[in-house]
Amino acid sequence: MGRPLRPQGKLLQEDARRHHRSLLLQQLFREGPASRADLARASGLTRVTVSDLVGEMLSEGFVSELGAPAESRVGKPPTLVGLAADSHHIIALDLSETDRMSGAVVNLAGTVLSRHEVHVDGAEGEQAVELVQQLAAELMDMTERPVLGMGVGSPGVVDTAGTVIDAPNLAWTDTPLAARLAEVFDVPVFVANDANTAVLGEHTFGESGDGGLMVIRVGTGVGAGLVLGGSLLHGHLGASGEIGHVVVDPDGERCACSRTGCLETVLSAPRLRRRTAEPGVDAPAVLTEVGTQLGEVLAPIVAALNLHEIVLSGPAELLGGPLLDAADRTIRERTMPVSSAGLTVRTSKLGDDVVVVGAAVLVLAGELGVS
Amino acid sequence: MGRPLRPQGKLLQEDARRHHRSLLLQQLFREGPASRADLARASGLTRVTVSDLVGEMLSEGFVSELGAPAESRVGKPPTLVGLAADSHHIIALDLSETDRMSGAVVNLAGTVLSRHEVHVDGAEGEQAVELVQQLAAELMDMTERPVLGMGVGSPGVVDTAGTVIDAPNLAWTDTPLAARLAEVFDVPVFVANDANTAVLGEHTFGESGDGGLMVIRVGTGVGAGLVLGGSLLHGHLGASGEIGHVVVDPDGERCACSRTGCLETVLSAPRLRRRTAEPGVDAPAVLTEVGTQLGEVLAPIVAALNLHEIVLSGPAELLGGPLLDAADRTIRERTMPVSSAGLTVRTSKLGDDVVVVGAAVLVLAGELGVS
DNA sequence: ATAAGTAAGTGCGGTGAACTAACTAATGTG
DNA sequence: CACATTAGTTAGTTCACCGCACTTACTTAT
Repeated sequence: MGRPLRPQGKLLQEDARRHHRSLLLQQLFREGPASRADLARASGLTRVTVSDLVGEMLSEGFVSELGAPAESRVGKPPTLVGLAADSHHIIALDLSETDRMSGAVVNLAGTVLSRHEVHVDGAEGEQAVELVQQLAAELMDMTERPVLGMGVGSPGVVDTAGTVIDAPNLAWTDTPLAARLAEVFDVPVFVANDANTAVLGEHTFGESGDGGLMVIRVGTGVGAGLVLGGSLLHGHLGASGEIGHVVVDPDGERCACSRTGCLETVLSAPRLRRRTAEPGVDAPAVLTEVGTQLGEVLAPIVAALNLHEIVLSGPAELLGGPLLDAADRTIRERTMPVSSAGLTVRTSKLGDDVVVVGAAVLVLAGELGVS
Repeated sequence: MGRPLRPQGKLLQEDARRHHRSLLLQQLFREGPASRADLARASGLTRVTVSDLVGEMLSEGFVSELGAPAESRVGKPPTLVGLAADSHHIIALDLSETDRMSGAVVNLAGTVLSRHEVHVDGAEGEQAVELVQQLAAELMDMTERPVLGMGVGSPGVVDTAGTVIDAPNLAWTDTPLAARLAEVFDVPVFVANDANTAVLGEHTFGESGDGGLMVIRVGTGVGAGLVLGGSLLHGHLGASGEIGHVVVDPDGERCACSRTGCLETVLSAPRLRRRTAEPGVDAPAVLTEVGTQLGEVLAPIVAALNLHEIVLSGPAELLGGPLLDAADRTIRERTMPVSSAGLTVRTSKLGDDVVVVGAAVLVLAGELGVS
């Protein structure tokens, strides 16, 4: 995916320069416009170097000069420079929903500019790849700006090179999706698991802090993504976050995976809808029960990782109330204060866009070092 | 701890050079002696640069020339250079045991050269700090070589600066242990939680692979350390790995922490000894039961992190047999194959030295970038 | 109105660490 | 014995950053 990786851990001056550019972009991205002098102070680089780097980025269009600020102080007034959010656009795709593939044109600030979607209609394997290409092509046509890259949140297990190792729903095994798309569109392509892009989206745009973050996506199934120490956790074989089939109740229902009582047998969206809609059922009680079970799964993870935030993403009407409360309570009951004191459990504010926005973050991080 | 950190993320040429030095040292450390030309090929640097770096390290004593290898091929025979394991020594301390503090002089290859220990005898607070200083001083006297640094595995929660936030056994709260020792001995000092140093020791010297590694230490209590993506996980507030007080059985025994059925109420070493020694008790059955409970705690963690290896460290006669088997089995029963396929569960081969050797790794990593 | 002070941003020469090119040295092979 | 091959060195180049000194453009004090 993206550029050819430099071999080994060799560090060139060029790398240092890219790193410093990222530092400045990151600052502009997170804190908004600033003068060159401000950037120098924030980065520790000299004003000279910052001027040079800013000049380079101006000529590439990534930043633009915004003139002097309104208030005035002593000395020469600064020239503010800011991220030129629409200098380049990003094509972001969300393949996680069962019935459709959706995508968006996103700018550098993470704002969704236009959307598009195609129906899956049972497409599988090669057909599904072609459908992705079609969706991507239509989105490419929706922007006039140069495209920085393409980010994809795909279901299933995805390796770091952007090859989908296994995605049952789309019947993909060892499908080099990033390579296929890069070949067709000739832009850097980044592919990751949908829960992983979701956690990136939440991490970058979801008002989350700096500690460990876990996003739990509840849809047809249950998946999770983790950001630890500021970067995405991939896991030994790229299968981190696969908590949907952790057994929560050995005496529970039979699961499609042949085990009994997997988390997914109680927590998936369709399953929750069915149970809470049954006549004569105490819906809050059901949600509390499921939330407790979720909390039991999460407690050991919270304790082991000393997480800062857990975010539930999915149908808010199911996840937001008693379920969230019960999960939160259970985690605190089952771990020490030192583990749970710094923990927040909440629902996502980004809604259905988490995956698509996270896919854009994949590109921002990969190409500009911003996130 | 160690050196003053450079401000911000600024990357100087100097940093690049240190990085490249580490690259070469790392290669020699892991693969043994090699010629300059070999190092150049392995690192991607040019022979010229490697020669220069090697020359520098020769003059500092970290590496030494070993002459030509036995077999001969075409061309000028290479001069092998190798890590000079005894050019510098490391003082490594293990404060995790309740009754004593132990320490060792360790060389750069991780070999324990001499040991020493002092009895705690109920020392607490400032007294305990002085005891650590005394132990360290005695170890400093046991080596003639320059001391690269001091590494300490301490019980309790330790922050990245080497301040012990909270260690009930020694009655330490916000005790700046690293700073205190650095002041007295004027060498770089690194302090980390004992479970964290243990996982570093295991990671570097325990024949473990490259994926995520978790070491579970069973002693008076239960703690864990995690290495993910090659580096130690600290957690939001430095409290990662605190799994001893995860509740495994809400109807279980009351724990000192005021909760009921914490993992420590069934898994601590004294507790296991007592239960298995009771007359008329089926010891293997007890161990299997506890192993199963441990497996239940670990399953969600394995699934979430896609770990590569779990290592149990502690009394082998208790942990090695039925307990390990039951934990292994339970994890596999309760997670998907994609999570558990790449997983190995085993006991540590480093025995009681894990913590002390890990403390040495702390110094190696901090000072030489080697691990 | 003029001078002094302050902060922003820019040429210019210097430095350190890596690079390329071209060498010498020491061996095996045809 | 010439020649290819590999190791290691010397000499000179490139690149990114730094410090210093400068200009520019503003506010504040006299």
